[in-house]
Amino acid sequence: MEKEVRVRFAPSPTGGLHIGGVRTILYNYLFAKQNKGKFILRIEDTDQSRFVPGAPDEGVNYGGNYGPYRQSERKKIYRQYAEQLVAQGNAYYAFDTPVDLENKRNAIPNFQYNQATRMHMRNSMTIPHEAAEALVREGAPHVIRIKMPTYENVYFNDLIRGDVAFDTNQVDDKVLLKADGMPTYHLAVVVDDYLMKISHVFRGEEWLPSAPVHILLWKYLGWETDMPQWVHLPLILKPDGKGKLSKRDGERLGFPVFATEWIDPKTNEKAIGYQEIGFLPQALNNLLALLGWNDSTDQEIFSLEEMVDKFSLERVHKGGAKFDWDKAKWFNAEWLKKLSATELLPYVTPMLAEKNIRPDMQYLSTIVDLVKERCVLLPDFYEQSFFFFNAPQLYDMDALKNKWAAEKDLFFNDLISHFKQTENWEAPQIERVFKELASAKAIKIGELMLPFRVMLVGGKFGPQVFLIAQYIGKQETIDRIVKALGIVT
RNA sequence: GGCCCGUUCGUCUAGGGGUUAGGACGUUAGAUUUUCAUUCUAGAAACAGGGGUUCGAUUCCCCUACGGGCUACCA
Repeated sequence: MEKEVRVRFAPSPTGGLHIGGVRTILYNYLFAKQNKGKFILRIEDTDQSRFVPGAPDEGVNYGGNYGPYRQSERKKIYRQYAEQLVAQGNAYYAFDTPVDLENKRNAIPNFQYNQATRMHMRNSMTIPHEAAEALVREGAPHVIRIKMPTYENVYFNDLIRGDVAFDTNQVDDKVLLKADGMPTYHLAVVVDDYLMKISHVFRGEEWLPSAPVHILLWKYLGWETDMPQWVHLPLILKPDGKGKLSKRDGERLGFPVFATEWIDPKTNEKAIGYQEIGFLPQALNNLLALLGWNDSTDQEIFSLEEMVDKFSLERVHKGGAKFDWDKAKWFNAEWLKKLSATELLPYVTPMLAEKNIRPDMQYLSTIVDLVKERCVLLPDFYEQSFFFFNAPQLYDMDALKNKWAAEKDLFFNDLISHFKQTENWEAPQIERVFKELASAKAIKIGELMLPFRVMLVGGKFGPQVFLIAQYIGKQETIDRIVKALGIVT
C-alpha cells in the first residue's frame, strides 16, 4: 500500500510571507491535492530571541491529531530525543560558550566545529564522562551537537535533483539543542516531520547542504523507514543578478516581495504586498507556479484546478529563476481579462469603496466589463472608471483648449440642444446625432472627439466616448458639457 | 576558501544526437482603435567555452568558466 501523502509548510513567524514561501506552499498544495493527500501548516518558532507576537488541512488554527503545531509548545519532546542521541553516542554535550566559539573563529580562518576540531573543544568527548554528566545535572549552560561520522557518504534521492551525495567529513557538528533548551531547526524539523508522518518535504534549495544532517538524524533516531522524500525547490532570484530575492530588492526595484502587507516590528517599516498592490490571487498563484515549472506546452495561464491536474515534480526546474516584474504584471492583466465582471466584483468593490464610490452592482458589472481590458492592477479600475460615477474635477486643459475656436463653442452649445431632443439615448444614436451636427457645421469629427471626451472624463483616456455618454446618461452628459464649456471659455 | 546545486534569446522557458532551435514577457516596426488600452501582423534576439563519444552534437561524458546556495546556540 502506498503511504498517505502528507506535506507541510513550516514558515518561521519572524518575517512576512515571502513569495518564495508562497510558491513552496503552492507546490505543496498542488502535490497534496493531486495525490489526495493532506497539507499541514506548522509554525517554526524555535528561535525565542526572534519571536514576534504576531488553506491547510491541519495546523495551528485548524486542529488535527498530531499537535501541538507550534514548536515552542513542544520543548520537552525535543529534549528527550536529543538525550536519546547522546545516550546512543550519536550526539554529545558541548560546553563552549558563544565567546569561546567567537574566539575560535577569529583565531582560525574557516573554523568549523566538526570531526577534525571537536576533540580540541570543551565537550563530553574531551572531558570525563561523569564530569560532563555532572555539569549538565548542575545546570551548566550547554548545547547538544550531532556527532557527524568520519569518512562516510550520505546519499539520498531528491525528487527534483536526483541523486545527491555528501561527504560527512565536510559536514560540521550542528547544534541540535540550544542552551535555552529549544531545538534548532535541524532537530525540530526531523522530529516534527516524523511525529506528523510527513511523506514529502518541500523546501528551498538553501536547505540542501543541511540535508545530510537531517538524514542522519532520521537514521539515528531509528526512523529510517519512515523518512520522507526530499524535494528541494529552486530559488527565486533577484531580477538584476546576484542572489536570492529579498525584501530589500522589492524596495529597491519597486515591486512587492511579500504576499500581503508586512510591517517590520523592529523598524516599523511597511512593505506592501501583492494583495495591496492589486494582484488577483489567481494571478499570483499562476505566475509563481510558472516560475520554475511548466507543463511542456505553450500554455501559460492556468487556474488552480488546472495546475492540480497538470503539476508534476519531474517538470520542476533545477535552476533558480530571476523574478520578472513585467511578466508578473502581465499575468495579472491576463487574469483581469479572463475573469467575468461577477468574479471581479469582490475585488473591485472594496477598492472603489476606499475612494467613496459605492455604485449599484448591476451598473458596476457593466462598467467593469467595459474597462477591465485596459487595467493591469486592481487600482487601475479606479483610474479607468471613476468618471462613470462622478463628474471630473480636473480637466486636461491642453487637450481641451488646443485649437479651440468660437465655432466649437457654437457646436457644443448646439449639441446640447440636439441631445435634449434625442429620444433613444444609446451609443449609436448619440454618435449619429453628434456626427450629423458636425457635418452640418462642416467641422471635422477629429477636431471634436477629443474635446468631447475631455468634457466627459477630464482627460485623454477611457473607453469609447459615446458609450461613456450612454452609461452616464443624457442629463449627466449635458451637465458635463455645460460645466466644461464654462471652464474653457 | 571548502562543500553542494545549476547553466537555451535581456527575462521565464520548450526542445533534444540530424530542427529554419519553438513560445511568452519585454523591445522594435506596422495595422486597427477619430484618447489610451486591447487586438492583429512582422522584426531583432539564445544553445557559456574547450575537449571527448559519434557519420553527426545545442542535446551524452569530462574539464574549465560563470552563476547560485550553504558554511550561526537563524530559519
